[in-house]
Amino acid sequence: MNKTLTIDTYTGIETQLARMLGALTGLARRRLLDLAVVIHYEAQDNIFREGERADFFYCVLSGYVRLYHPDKSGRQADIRLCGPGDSFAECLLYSGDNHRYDAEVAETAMLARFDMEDVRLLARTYPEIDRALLKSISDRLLDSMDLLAKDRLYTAPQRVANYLLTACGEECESASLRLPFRKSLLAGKLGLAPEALSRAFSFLRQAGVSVRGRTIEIGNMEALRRL
Amino acid sequence: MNKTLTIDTYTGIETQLARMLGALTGLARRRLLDLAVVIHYEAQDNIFREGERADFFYCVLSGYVRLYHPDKSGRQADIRLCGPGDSFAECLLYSGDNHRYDAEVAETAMLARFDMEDVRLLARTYPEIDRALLKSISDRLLDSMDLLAKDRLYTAPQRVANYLLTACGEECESASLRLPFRKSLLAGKLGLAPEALSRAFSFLRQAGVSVRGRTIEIGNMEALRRL
DNA sequence: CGGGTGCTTGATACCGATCAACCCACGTGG
DNA sequence: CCACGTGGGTTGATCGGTATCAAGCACCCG
Repeated sequence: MNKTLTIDTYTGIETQLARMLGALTGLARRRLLDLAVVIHYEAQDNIFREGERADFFYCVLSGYVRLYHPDKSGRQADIRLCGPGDSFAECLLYSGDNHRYDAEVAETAMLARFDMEDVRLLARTYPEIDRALLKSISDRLLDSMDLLAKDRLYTAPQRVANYLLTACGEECESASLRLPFRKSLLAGKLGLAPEALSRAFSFLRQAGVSVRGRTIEIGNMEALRRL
Repeated sequence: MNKTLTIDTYTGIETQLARMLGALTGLARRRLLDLAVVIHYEAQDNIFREGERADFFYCVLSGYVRLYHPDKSGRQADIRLCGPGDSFAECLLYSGDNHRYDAEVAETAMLARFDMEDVRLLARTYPEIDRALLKSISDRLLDSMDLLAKDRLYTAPQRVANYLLTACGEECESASLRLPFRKSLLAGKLGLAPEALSRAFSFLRQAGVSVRGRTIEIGNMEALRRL
């Protein structure tokens, strides 16, 4: 696990970080990137646990990271699934001192790690960094509220339909897409047990959705939109 | 509805805004406060709807505001219940252009309204304003993720027990508290139908919780903590 | 006293979690 | 090349929890 690399050994890092970097340019961008430490993780690796001191935040360059909250009896509720371009734990930069959930690698991943103290200092010189973070965190808050509403409103097939629609752009009339991760991860992301996802898919067959392995064919978008 | 007042007509406004103002002091604090417009709303008043252009964000000075997301069939999922000291829609300051949910007054309320454009401009001069917002929004994101996890993990009685514990400080062994709003609002906040809340309360009788109107007596905190 | 509102209680239906069995694809080693 | 084990996925049976609908109850206020 965690083979540490310097920033230059991973090309294309800026593209992956685009969402967090926001509109940052020039020196602010450069110096923030200089703080990044790229780390390689294997599946199942733990990144941090609830209650641990939060010294870093992270951006996913490749692979997937699962954020979840375990209850005392061992059951886990997934909070978020972070893929390439997503960042997590940045909300602790000016907030709490320790993590509020667990983070573990779902699929072999490359992460950029930022030392919070360093970023805080840097932001004193370049206030646009705070502004970029503000935008990134705001987006995540909006997503999170949306997710909450969807959880409370929609049934399993509706959530899956919803996911399929947003996953393939809403536009065209039929499409075929490939899941970037295991189905059980999707189930967690949607707040479902794996069995429930499976049943939802078979229910959606009647709406023209066919699934084989990780590839999903959507025959009739309109049917999905009707939920 | 919306009788507009100048900032000076409502004393104690600074105390109510403390959470959003954060550690702001001196001129930054003063000039931000100068931007606030205090507005009075009656229960059921609509503040904004999903899709409308977002020009302002708000802080609750008194009363309660309900944020919710309606689906096409008219059902509503509550996203958040904002009480005195809470602010909402600030997440749109640097993010989207229009609102993502509906906001309506649950109990007669006094709100401080801020013009986003003005705040953005002011933050250019006083970067600590962005930092205060960052902290405020970060806290809300953490809350929101926590809520999501609780929704997915806990049953109705557990959520109610949880609410009671946090509502009265977790410390003492027995307590009595008074709900600051209607029970149906609490139900929505906890993601329950009103009937389910009622049943949860009657279930909790066996754990020493007795309810009469808005007053709740907790006989045995330890029993609640055991869930 | 009559009507409204908020809350409770009961009956029912639905949805999804859980448990268990099975299937299939794949990789490994004899 | 086949036997076996493993991990991810599906399917079925069951159960528990909560929404929903409907009726009844308590309180407030005219």
